[in-house]
Amino acid sequence: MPIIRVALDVPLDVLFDYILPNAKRKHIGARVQVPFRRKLVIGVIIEVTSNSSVPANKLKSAKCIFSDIPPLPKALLDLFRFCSDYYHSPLGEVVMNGLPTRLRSGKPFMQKSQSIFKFRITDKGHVVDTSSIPSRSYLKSRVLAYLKESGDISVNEIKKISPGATRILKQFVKLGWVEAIPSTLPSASELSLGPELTKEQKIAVDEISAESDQFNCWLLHGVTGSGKTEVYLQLVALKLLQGKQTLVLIPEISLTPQLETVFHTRFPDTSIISLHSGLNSTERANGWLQALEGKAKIILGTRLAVFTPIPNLGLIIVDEEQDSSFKQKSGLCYSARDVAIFRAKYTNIPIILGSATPSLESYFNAINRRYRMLRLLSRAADKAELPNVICIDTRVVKAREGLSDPIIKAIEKNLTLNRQSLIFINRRGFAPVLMCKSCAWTAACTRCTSRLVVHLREKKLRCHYCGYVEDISPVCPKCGGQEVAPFGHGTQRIESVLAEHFPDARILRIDRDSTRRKEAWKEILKDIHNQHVDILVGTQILAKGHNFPNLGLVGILNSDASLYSTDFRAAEYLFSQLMQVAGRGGRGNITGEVLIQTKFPNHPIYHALRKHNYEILAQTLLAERKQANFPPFVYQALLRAEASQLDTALDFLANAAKMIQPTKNMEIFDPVPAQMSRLKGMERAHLLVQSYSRKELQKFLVSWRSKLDKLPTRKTRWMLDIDPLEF
DNA sequence: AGCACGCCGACT
DNA sequence: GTCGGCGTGCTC
Repeated sequence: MPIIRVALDVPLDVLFDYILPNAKRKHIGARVQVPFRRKLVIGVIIEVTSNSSVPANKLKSAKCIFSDIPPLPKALLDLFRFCSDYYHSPLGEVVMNGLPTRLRSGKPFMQKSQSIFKFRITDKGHVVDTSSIPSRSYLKSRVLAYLKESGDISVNEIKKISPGATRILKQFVKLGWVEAIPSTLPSASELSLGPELTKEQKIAVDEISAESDQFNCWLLHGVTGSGKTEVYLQLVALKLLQGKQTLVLIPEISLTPQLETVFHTRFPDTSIISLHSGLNSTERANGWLQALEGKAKIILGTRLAVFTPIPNLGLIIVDEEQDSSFKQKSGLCYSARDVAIFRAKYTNIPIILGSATPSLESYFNAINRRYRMLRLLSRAADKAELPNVICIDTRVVKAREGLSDPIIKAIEKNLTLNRQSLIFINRRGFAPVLMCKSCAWTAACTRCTSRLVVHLREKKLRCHYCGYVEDISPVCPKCGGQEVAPFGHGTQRIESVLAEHFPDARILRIDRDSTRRKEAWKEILKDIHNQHVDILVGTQILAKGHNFPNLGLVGILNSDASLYSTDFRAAEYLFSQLMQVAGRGGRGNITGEVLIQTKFPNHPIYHALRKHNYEILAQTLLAERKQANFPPFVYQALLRAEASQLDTALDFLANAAKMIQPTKNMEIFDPVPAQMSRLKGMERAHLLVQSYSRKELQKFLVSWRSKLDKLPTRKTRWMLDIDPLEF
């Protein structure tokens, strides 16, 4: 009797056996509907066998196999297996996490036949007189005229005329005026477009091309504006010529449409799909399927896209590889960058990690020759120069209302020059603290270990972690004092201070509060580019991707805050962020100026920023990490526990620690409360384990995990976080 | 995870 | 007498 072993979305490290009379090996990877408990659920067939260790009377029969889409390819199942092993998560959870939601439902998926054909006008169509079309069908005549002129055109081109043009095209096909022709591989000449490469870009492209058919992890270290994207495009073109697909992973921000446009413009006839959180489940499933069927040649997406089935994968690109959004922080705690590296190795294809400020892990691997380093150290645009970075020592030059004189002067200068200024302060709201001047009480969140942030315009206090909101009380709830006042500076406060200083300037605040509305970003970017804004005040939302060609000044306030942090990665993150903000300016023919207000102008971070030298800082930070025995010199895993009482979580961790037999290869730390010990009403704690050897750590985790499964949970939720980024 | 079974306190 | 609290255990 054929038995199928099915992966189900339950947190149990087992597969479930079901009877399926006509099961064949070809069904491996197919979705099935099976009875589980008193419900019908969806799972994926992992194995087909003839015997089961489950007693025959307990075996149930599978209800049905889905044949709406092809089964998941073996390579994808192997990728899931790797993740399950490496992240110590049940295979079922990993598989179902990687599947688009739409395919996890019990409804069969009807594929929208989004063909990637080209269209050509027929002889019959040619003789149709455009003027015979009624004038109210203006679009019809336009499409027809366009077809008559242009010869073969792709769906993308047609969409450019008007979104409704595809419908008209379908009518034309029915009338026999137009015929669909299968798309052919792009020609070399079509793909050799693009600007002339700089010397550095050419070296990068040549080196990767020379070994484009085998695994190599390339670290492309390119300063902002050095043209990493152009290197990507050239290599994608190479892969298109070979008929191969490319996976491009990007951070989780609103940059997807931008990069999509770049790719579409460069490869107008190529099917490009993008997979990001803005899509609904049907759109996502559609794109996913296009990739699986090999139709989509370029797959652009956020971390989840690393689990897209791509049968003809030839290249993986991870842009901004240092970005922490590649790491999933809840559920399955995977790093899409690391999974991508495994995938490239497994597929034996090149992977490019691109960054202006590589993660220390990647940089360390590069200098140890595990990765291959390629450098783009000069800016690609002819006249563009790196901005001039100056620190303002706020121990000497006092800042009034958060802004020092040199910054005010610099804004003034840029106003008269008709150039834009950007003031970066990574704190939204009016002030980070509401404090009583007589008893030093501060407003805190009851559900989180955090201060409530003052939002003066709405007259509210908000928790930025859980979203809790309350009214600002004019009286101190502790001592009854009347002198309750906002303390410190956020974007709103800086905005109003600037408005007082420069009453005639057009000031625009950009943070999550001001961009929440759906189309807000688009309008804001338009205003900036049309020079309708003089001064931009904003958070890190400003740091990524967008270029502001007329930017003469970048002012950075209050960046020291994270230097006090206990997170050993704080300096690395801050540097990366400041590099990105500083890189917003000076892209046109203006040499930008960057002013940083700091109490520690001698900190290595600021030295490196002034010199635009990532590597000196990386070496310094690596030396510190080595001395302190931090990653990348050790490999870590965190057992996280969450309960309504802190002691409950700590007790669980203590019990978990008791099961460990000490070995010389493993270092086990004491259970401690998490950095933010209370979050959304839950108390959190963790237990760190680490080893010099990744293999030893893995070996240890396998045995520990199986023991943890048997430990009584007692109101505690726990999970393992491998290669944790937050503590 | 969810969901049933099960064994002890305050209610029509 | 029962309604319901959440502790324990199982899911092919």
